[in-house]
Amino acid sequence: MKTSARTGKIRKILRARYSDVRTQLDYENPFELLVSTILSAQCTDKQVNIVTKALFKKLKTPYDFANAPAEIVEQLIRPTGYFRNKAKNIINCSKAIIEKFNGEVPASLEELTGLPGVGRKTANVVLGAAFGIPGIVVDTHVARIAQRLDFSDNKDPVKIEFDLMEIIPKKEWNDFCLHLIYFGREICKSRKPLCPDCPVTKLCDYKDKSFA
DNA sequence: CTCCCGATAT
DNA sequence: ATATCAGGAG
Repeated sequence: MKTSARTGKIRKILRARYSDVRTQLDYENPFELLVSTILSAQCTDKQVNIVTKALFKKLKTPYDFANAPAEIVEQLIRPTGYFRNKAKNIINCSKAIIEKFNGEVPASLEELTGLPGVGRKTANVVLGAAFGIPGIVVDTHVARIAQRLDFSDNKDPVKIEFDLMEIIPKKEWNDFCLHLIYFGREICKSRKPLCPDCPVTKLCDYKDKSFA
């Protein structure tokens, strides 16, 4: 099971293949990153970036969002899906940031997850990219690949997060998750994983034999 | 567990 | 037609 040597080999291969990883979300400041990450739920980063380009021209600060009518925000973010929930969360989130944190995005996991619409995944993305604070980001790709590569037996994202925290050095938490995400988009895809092209296939027991 | 939900790939 | 995309709340 989680042999440390095998984990090290996989980390090294992915690190070499995906050098210089970074979030694909476009943002100018921590608040924009927070909004973009909320919008990224069940949506591609590409689609989020299309929407936020126009969105952030009209609404920039927590004060702008807190005072904006829900219908306006809904229309601006509609193409990302879940637009009613997301609009409500972003507006309430903005109000909370103003009231509790003087208009500044807080830089701790506890404070971030206390905001409406912000779970551990979103919080860890913001902590890592905006504040340089290490965190394991368990999104759909990380959860899927953690199981395929046998990094975790759990299906619960929070348990996967803690399993990975034990296996991966803290300094590499953020980059490691980004490596898995890049890897998940390119090779270890949910639907049709490209096992024949996979750089870590020899270290992996998961084999998808249904590729066309 | 269900609900939220549009855009794109297969 | 169905599955999936940097999930979170009730």
